[in-house]
Order: sequence, then C-alpha cells, then structure tokens
Amino acid sequence: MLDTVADRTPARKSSERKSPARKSSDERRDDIVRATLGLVARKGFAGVTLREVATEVGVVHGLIRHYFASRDELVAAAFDFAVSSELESDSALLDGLDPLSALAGWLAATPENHYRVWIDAWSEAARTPPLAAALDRHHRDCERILTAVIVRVVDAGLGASADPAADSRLLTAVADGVAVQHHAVGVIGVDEANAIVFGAAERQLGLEAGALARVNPVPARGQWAESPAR
Amino acid sequence: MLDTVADRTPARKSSERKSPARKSSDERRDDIVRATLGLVARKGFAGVTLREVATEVGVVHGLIRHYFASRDELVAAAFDFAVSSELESDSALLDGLDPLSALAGWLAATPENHYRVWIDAWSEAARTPPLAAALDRHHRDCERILTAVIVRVVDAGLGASADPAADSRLLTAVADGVAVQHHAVGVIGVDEANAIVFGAAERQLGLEAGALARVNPVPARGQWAESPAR
DNA sequence: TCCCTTGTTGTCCAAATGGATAACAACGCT
DNA sequence: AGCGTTGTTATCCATTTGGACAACAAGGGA
Repeated sequence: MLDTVADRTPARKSSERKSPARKSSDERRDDIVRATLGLVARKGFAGVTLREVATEVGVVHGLIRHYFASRDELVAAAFDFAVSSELESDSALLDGLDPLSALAGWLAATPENHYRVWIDAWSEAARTPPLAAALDRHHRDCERILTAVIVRVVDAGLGASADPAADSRLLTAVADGVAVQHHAVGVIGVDEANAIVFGAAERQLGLEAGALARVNPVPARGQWAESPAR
Repeated sequence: MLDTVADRTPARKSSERKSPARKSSDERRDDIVRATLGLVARKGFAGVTLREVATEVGVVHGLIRHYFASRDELVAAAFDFAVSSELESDSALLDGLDPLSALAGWLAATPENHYRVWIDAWSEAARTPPLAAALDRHHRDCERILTAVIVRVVDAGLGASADPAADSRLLTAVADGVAVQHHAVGVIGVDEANAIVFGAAERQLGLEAGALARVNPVPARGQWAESPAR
C-alpha cells in the first residue's frame, strides 16, 4: 500500500559544501532552546515545529534530533529554561531594592512575550503533565518570592499583613488576572494594568494610596534573552 | 513525484447502505458546533481536527465542509456559540436572585471545561483575530454584568462602591487569576478559590466578612450542554 | 410520479510534520 | 598522520490533516 518511491539511494554529491559553522554542543543546544522559546511565545506550544525552530537557528531540522530525542523533550527543555532562567535572576534583583521598590517592581506589568508563554502554558498544562509540573513549581516560586517581599515591607514598618502567604496568593491572582486583561484580551493598557495591581496591593497591605505608583516602576520579572544572531 | 495511487475511479458499490440518519440542517450544525466546543475544552483550539469532530458526531469528516467552509470558520462558530449561549442565560439567571446571592453566584468558581475554553482562548486570541474580537466582546460583557450586580448591591444599601465599573474590573481580574490557580495550575481547590474571591469582594465592597460565603453558593456562570447522544 | 434540492458518504490529493538514517566533515587525541 | 568521536547535512518515510469532488440517497414540491 505504501512504498511510493522507487529510488532510495542517498545520491551523495560529496564535493562543495558550505561552511557548516560547527558549534560547541552547549552553544548549539542553547540556541535551539532560545529559538524554541521565542517560537512558543509567538505560535504557542502546539504551534512549534521542528522545521521552524531549525530555520530560525539556521540549521537543518534533522539536527535537532541530535540534541533532543523528541519534539516533546524539546519544548519541555524550553519551558524548563524559561522557568529557571527567570527565577534565578528575579529573586536576586529584588533583594537589591528597598521593600517598596521591590514590591512595585515585582507587581509591575511584565513584558509581552513573557506572559504569552505563561498563558500558553496554562492552557497546555492540562494536556502535558511535565509542563503541569513545571508550571506548579514556577507558580509556587512566584508566590514565595512575593511573600518574602511582603514580609520585608511589613518588617520595615511600611505596611501590615495578617497572613503574608495569603496576601501573596491574592495579589498573584490579581497580577495574573490583570495580565490577562492586558496581554490577552487587550481591554486595558500598561498604565491601567499597573494602577489596578498597585491599588490592590496598597489596599491589601495598608499602604497609603499611591505609595507604589510613586516609586519608579522598574519591572523586575524576568525575560529570557533572544538569541543574538543567526 | 507524487501520484501514489493508480486507481482513481470512485468504485461505487451503490447497493447496501447503512441508514444515513439524515438530520435537519440546524440539528446537524448544532451537533457539530457542540462537539467542536467539547473538543476545544479537551484538546485546545489548535488541537481540534475535522476528523475528530466528525467521529464524535458520528459522520464523515467531509460532511463538516457542508456546514462550515473551513476549519477556522468552524472553531470561530464554536467559540461564538460558547460566548453567546453563556451570556444569554447568565444575565437572566442572576436577575432572579437577591443582590448578594447574585454576586456570590457570579463570583463562584465556574465549571472546569468552561474555564478550559477561556484559558485556551486567551492564548489563541493573539494568533486568531476573530477569536480576539469575540474574546473582547465576551470580556466586556462579563465586566458589565458584574458591574450591574455591584450596583444592585450598593442600591440595596448592602455595600459601597465609589466606582462600580472599576471594582468590577478588579474583581473580574481576581476571579480570572484565581481560576487560573484553580483550574490550570491546580495549586488551590474550589473552596479556597471561592474563599479568596469572596474575601476580595467583601473587602472591596465593604461587606461584612463572610457575607458572601454564607449565601448558598450557586455557581451561575454558564455551561453549554454536551451533545446528548451519538 | 418526476425531478430538484440537499444531506451524506467514499475516496483522493497536496502539504506539512516528526522521525529515521546514511553520508560526510570538522575536531581532538595519540 | 591516522583515527575515532560527534556535529551536520540531505534525504527518505509514514502519518495526519484540511480540503476537493463525484456519486448517491432521502425528501419535498409540482
């Protein structure tokens, strides 16, 4: 029924070959992961194809198999990279700021493709257990980081919180919900998004109104670097 | 290079045919849309295939073309159906309740496959303009409904709101964010989800703590009916 | 009863995709 | 220099998917 093609010999032509630009294993692997992550942001998890990733990296799609056993393993690695590269830097960055700046920085609207990936992850997690596990991990990390910041605010006598963990959970929900309205639905802009989240935090933690909006808002939640060149 | 098959004659066998169960155009169309919507909830927008929809309805995949010009048109119709069938019933349902019950009913956690569709829509909207339009419409409808409920609460002297529309927007964000934590990430259960949303609403509208949890929580946000049989 | 509309089925097709594999070419080692 | 390791390419393959089309069969008017 099958076996459509008669000729199966590879038909090698052996001679002139363009410079293969051989890279070290780690470099190439990193390129692939970054390209995959960028593609996830644009096309969604279900939309990434090996060929498209390969094209973006500038190699043949077969090469990806040399680094990742399957497409699933590739996207899993990409998501893992997003999760870890993000938390690795964010927590450290916030520690260098005063409590209120840290709080404002954490709650400020995050870059577009950052949230694109997370929103996609929310919808894919239901069908991809490893992704669900990574998502769970990441979410708990986020809540923990925010809890720590809240504790710092309280300890500095700037605000009050009867249950920092609960407040963290609530404010995380607000931030996510607002991010949806901003990035996915598009009914509000950056300024309004920040205003809503800041207002909720000020009210919840007993800060004076506008306290968070006043500290210059330096968004702190991470961003992976795009691959520099092709 | 192609043209694998030699025999192209349809090879009709004309005789014994199983009962085609011919349906009226509207019925069949409805079946297809419902099946599609269920499939979207399980596999995501990108995951629905014409063949799978057809199998679920019990017909051949070619038939779907008879009702929808393309796959895109099909999923658009499915999403439109979800949006409209939902808002059509919800608003009316809430009008029959006292203000506090209506508020609690609206904010209570919604069924699983309901939110699955919306979370998927959030991620797909970026790539599918018509879906983005429908999502925008739906989101505004939701905010408007909640605003009306808040106004009823205020008018009844049960709570206060300086800006019902703003409070509606905030509480919608909380509900969405909590729904993500509950349905997508799975870090909290139904009870905790409701507790967070109710608490936020009580605080925001100046209700006494526990006022919303006490009214029996009848989730009011809609659910499309699954196709009854095959 | 004849016929025309339309719901319905089989079947085919072109494209895309994930995966497999043989050939090959840099590179490091001794 | 010789050689094994491994990064890399070029194909090939099986499968799936959306779409196209011709045949056919129920109805429903006239």
